[in-house]
Amino acid sequence: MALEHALLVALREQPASGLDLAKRFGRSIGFFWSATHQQIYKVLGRMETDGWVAATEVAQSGKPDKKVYDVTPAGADALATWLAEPTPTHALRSDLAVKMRGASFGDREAVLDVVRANLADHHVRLDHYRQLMKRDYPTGAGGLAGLELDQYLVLRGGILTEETWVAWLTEYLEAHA
Amino acid sequence: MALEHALLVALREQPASGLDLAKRFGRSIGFFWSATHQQIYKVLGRMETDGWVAATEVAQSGKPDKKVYDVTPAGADALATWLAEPTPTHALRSDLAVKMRGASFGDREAVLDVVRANLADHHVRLDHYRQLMKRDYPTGAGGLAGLELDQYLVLRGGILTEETWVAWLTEYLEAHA
DNA sequence: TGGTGGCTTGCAACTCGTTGCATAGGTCTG
DNA sequence: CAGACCTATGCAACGAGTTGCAAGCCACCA
Repeated sequence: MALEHALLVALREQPASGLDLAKRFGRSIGFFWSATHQQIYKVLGRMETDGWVAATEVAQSGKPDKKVYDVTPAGADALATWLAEPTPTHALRSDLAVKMRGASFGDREAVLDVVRANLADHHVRLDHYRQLMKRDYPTGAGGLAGLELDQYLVLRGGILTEETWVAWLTEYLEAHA
Repeated sequence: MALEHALLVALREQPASGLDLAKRFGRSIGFFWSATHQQIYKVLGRMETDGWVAATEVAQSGKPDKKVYDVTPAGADALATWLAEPTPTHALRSDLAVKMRGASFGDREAVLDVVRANLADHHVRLDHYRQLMKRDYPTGAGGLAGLELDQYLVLRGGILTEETWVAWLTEYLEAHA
């Protein structure tokens, strides 16, 4: 399972509370990996039991206290071990692909509407990624290294992925025009 | 959930037994949607209880009998209803993306090896898809319609997706060369 | 005849993730 | 002060998917 390790990566980048992480997963990171706060709390609890992360109570002005988690040496070891393991290559698992393939068993025009709605979604995401790219890397990848370079490259992956979705869904709609 | 509906689409294309479906999901369809035979049997059983599919015992020569499932009118209705529903757009959920982003917290060269292995995988899949394309649609999309056109377009999606993976991972490796 | 191996169906236990709800502290406003 | 709303943490129940195993049927071969 990878949510544990996704959280370790996020916490190594910046220690945070459960809700902070949920917000981050709902924003920049969340386009690549989504998780609800319930799931995050559950996993953080298990990781704390396992000694992978440690929490500090932090008082806030005007808000309830929060527990800020940081990665322990044991957690860093576990992350390093996982990073070096091979990962299987998964299939698409896309509901939309199933609908596109099965469109002739239902209302074709309704499926095309579903495709159009998803295409609009992917356009929004693509725009969002491109804005992030312009804001955070206005000069391109030149001179980047280490964590910054990796963050840039993953954002590049998001852009390539969204461009592919846009191209595919557009091709589908045009073929059925 | 979509495995039920993926099975309905597969059975509308061609009635089949549980193991037949598992084989299909391990081959052409399976590059877009994977499922083990255990999961398929479980879902088929539930769908039979719900009256979405009906089974016929079929004797085979030299092999045990098998239960061939076909979609009932109620199942066809359920499929048509689902096809017209909007589907949320999901995030990537890629272990590999997490590893690429977190590479600086572990052994960078080990992560690059993982990326290389996945890149090789995606090359294999891409070749496989292109062979399917050449075999099944030697003249391109011209003249296709209905189910055949949809099958062609989903295969196109597989090719576009794999090309994107190849491009992305290649870019990652070159940036870290 | 007995063993091996493939095909077919299935159960059981477990993990992962989602959904809905609960609790508690704090601010703001009527 | 009461009520609405936000932040923050968490529990419980459920559904989906994976892994490991079992069992019956059949063919083939020593």
